[in-house]
Amino acid sequence: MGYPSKATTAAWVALLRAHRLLFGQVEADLKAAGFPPLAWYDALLELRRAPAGLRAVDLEEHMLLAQYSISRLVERLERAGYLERRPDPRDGRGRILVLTEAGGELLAAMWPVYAASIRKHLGSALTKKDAEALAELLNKLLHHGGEQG
Amino acid sequence: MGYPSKATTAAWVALLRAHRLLFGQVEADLKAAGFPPLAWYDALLELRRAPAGLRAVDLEEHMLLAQYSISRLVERLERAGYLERRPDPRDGRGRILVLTEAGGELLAAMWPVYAASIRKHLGSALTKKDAEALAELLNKLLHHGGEQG
DNA sequence: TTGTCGTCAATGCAGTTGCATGTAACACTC
DNA sequence: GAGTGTTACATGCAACTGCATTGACGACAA
Repeated sequence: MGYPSKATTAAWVALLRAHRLLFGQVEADLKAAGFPPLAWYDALLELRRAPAGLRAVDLEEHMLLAQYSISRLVERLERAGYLERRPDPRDGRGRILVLTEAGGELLAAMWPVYAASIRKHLGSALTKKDAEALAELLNKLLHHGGEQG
Repeated sequence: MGYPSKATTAAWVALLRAHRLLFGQVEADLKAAGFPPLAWYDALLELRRAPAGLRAVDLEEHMLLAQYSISRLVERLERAGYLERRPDPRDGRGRILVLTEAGGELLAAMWPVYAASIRKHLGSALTKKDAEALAELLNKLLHHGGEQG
């Protein structure tokens, strides 16, 4: 087990710090506008991409969250009226999660605020080339990590 | 308020996902080895860098955490014996946080596991050049964001 | 059809967080 | 040195999280 290079460690520390800072800022912007947290947006967005609905287990995969986190997030979203939880006719264990109209409206209402926040905190710090390079590097991590390397 | 470019949005989404994946993996590695969470390591590391001790408020700044988060993190670290909380002779409100011997030993014990995890999940996915580029881009975000841009 | 095992989801409980507020001490003015 | 405001840290409470377990169903073999 060798040690990571200085460069690797620096990248890791920067990832932790940048995420903590930016995530906090974006969440604060959403909250200041009276909106629920980012996770709600993410979940509803996934549902909008799947008009026929998604099973909880699929949502779990997309969001990289633990099973019980999804279960409770879905519970809150349902209570708030942003999604419906239907029995899965194909599998008695599963639930089909479907975006409601109110959920779609929430997405539409949140996006301008969310977008402005992304632009403010990231967009204004990076050139287009920077942003592309950053996305590519992070995606390398994701694809590698997905395979447990 | 314009909207962020596609590239900016892609970078943001990748940041969220990469962080969630890698952070989860590294925390899991630490836990599997019987160690406390990353935040404990970070806090103790900051203290080791300041042999004369740090005030809680300084730790707050370094770690980008909310005041009450620090307060409770410090409480747990003290209960576990990894730091001491001394009155500040200069300021009756403040506390000076000092790493104990046990705290130093914990850092030493955790590092090999932590380092191996960083290497495994990041190091093996990126070339040296990649890692350097990633760190630089993320640090751009940090410095920009620190100024609330 | 019964038994065994794997999968999908929910939940009790203990620990943790966020928010709002509380307490104490410093700083500055008059 | 009393009044006003600010800073450092702690904490009650409600909400949230992680862990372990449960419950319900499906799949597959004998």
